[in-house]
Amino acid sequence: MARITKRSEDYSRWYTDVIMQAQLADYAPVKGCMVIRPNGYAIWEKIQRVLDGMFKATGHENAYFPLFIPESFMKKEAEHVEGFAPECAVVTHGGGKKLEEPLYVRPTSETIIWAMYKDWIQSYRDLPLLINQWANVVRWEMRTRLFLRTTEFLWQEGHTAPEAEAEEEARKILEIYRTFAEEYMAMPVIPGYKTEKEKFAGAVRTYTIEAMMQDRRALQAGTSHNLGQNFAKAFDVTYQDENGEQQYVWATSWGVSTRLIGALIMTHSDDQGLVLPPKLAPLQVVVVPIWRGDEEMERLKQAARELTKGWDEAVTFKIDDRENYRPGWKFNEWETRGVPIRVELGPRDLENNQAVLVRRDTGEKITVSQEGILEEIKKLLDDIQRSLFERARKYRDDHTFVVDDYEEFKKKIEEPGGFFKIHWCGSRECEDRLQEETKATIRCIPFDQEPEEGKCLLCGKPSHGRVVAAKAY
RNA sequence: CGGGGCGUAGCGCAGCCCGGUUAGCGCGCCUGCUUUGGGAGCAGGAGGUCCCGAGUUCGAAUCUCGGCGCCCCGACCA
Repeated sequence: MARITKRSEDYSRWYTDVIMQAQLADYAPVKGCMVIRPNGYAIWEKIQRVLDGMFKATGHENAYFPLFIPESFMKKEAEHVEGFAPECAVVTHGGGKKLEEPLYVRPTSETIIWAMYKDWIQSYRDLPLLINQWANVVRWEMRTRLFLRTTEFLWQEGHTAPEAEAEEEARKILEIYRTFAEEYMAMPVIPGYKTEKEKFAGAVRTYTIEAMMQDRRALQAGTSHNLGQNFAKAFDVTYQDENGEQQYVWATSWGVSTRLIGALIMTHSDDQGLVLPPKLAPLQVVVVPIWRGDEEMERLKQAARELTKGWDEAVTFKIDDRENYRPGWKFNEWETRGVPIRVELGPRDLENNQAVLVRRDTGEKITVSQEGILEEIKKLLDDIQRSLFERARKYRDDHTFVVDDYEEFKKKIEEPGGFFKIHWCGSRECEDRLQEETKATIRCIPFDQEPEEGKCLLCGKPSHGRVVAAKAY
């Protein structure tokens, strides 16, 4: 098996190597596209299961809308089409004939969904309409990267018409994303809202969770938009309220994608390969029996089966009793695949009625008695989940700087890089200039922003609180 | 779209400048034996449109021209 490039040597090669070695994905024969392999797809399925449960628990239902969107639909919302048209794939032929109207392959589904909502919503009694769909979308990106940005990707997109103002719904979803990122992915995030420049095409306001990767760049991990009445107006979706008045419907849309898998990789993995948080690891525990000779082999295989009796309900595990690989080889393989805990069981352990637990995140080996081993494993999984989060949070905090001097900012954004809390006057001019001169962008205006008087880092005009700036993916 | 790199066995590469045996090496794969507490050893074996096309030549992986594809770095973006 090939080795993984060290992070310090070449971060982006490291990232690709981790994915290849763990067999999460592979490059497809189509430029910019990837094949998500079973190991990677299993992570996506876990992500789906958890998020889907959270959406349903807040009253959302799943549905499915078409892949193709008539060109005229795309053009109904001005900002929206301007934002997305350049990156759309368009179908011009079908059945061997030129189509009368080109069909866009969905880059996102607002337009076709709101075209339907027009028919489905007439009265306030039809609200709220809370729909989510799990789907693939296509965006013709210039430069792609496995999981982080591919031409086609998988995601969920929620499209809701709340009873009134969409603000509460948009914020509620962002809170779901934050909870998911922190509690399941063990990835600390900064929730906040986007600047005018960075917000979604067609939105009134865009909310985001921003995470820091190990190369200290920011990654937008999820977004939720308050669309106001923009799409309702574009698609003429109105309802009659309790007073008999016609009103435009309020809207939200929100999504997370397979990009989360990229975020997971870049938050926790190390030079040995993938590191997964237990709550999202498709395989949480691997048991490797160790033997010498045929007679011992049978004994150890049997012992491994007995040891794991009753584990099924508590953890997902596997006994690796392949005879054609030696223990050391297996240790390495499961490490590159990110399995949180390895259990080693050899003749010496049998004699002492014990087993050895090895945690993936630290490499620490812990000898435990076979009695109560399952409890130990459960505790250890919790501990790994927690300490991955703590480690990531410490890393982020250690690379978050409060800066008031532009020259210092320019220097530090290059080395070491990170999140920068800066004062900003709120003008588009300064935001553009910041990006032009430093490649950094304003990632978000955090919810927990503290009121603080200061001067814009760029122009010196008054500012009343700090925003987060960073180089981003 | 600009800059850089690369296309030779499943993977990673050498060979190419300076054309000439049967195109080689490592890993992996198959068979057998010995092994098995951190990527095993020995023996035997299978596997190739040398990215594609044209040209030069007695002869092209190698030289010339044209094309295609991929990766990395920048401008657009979840």
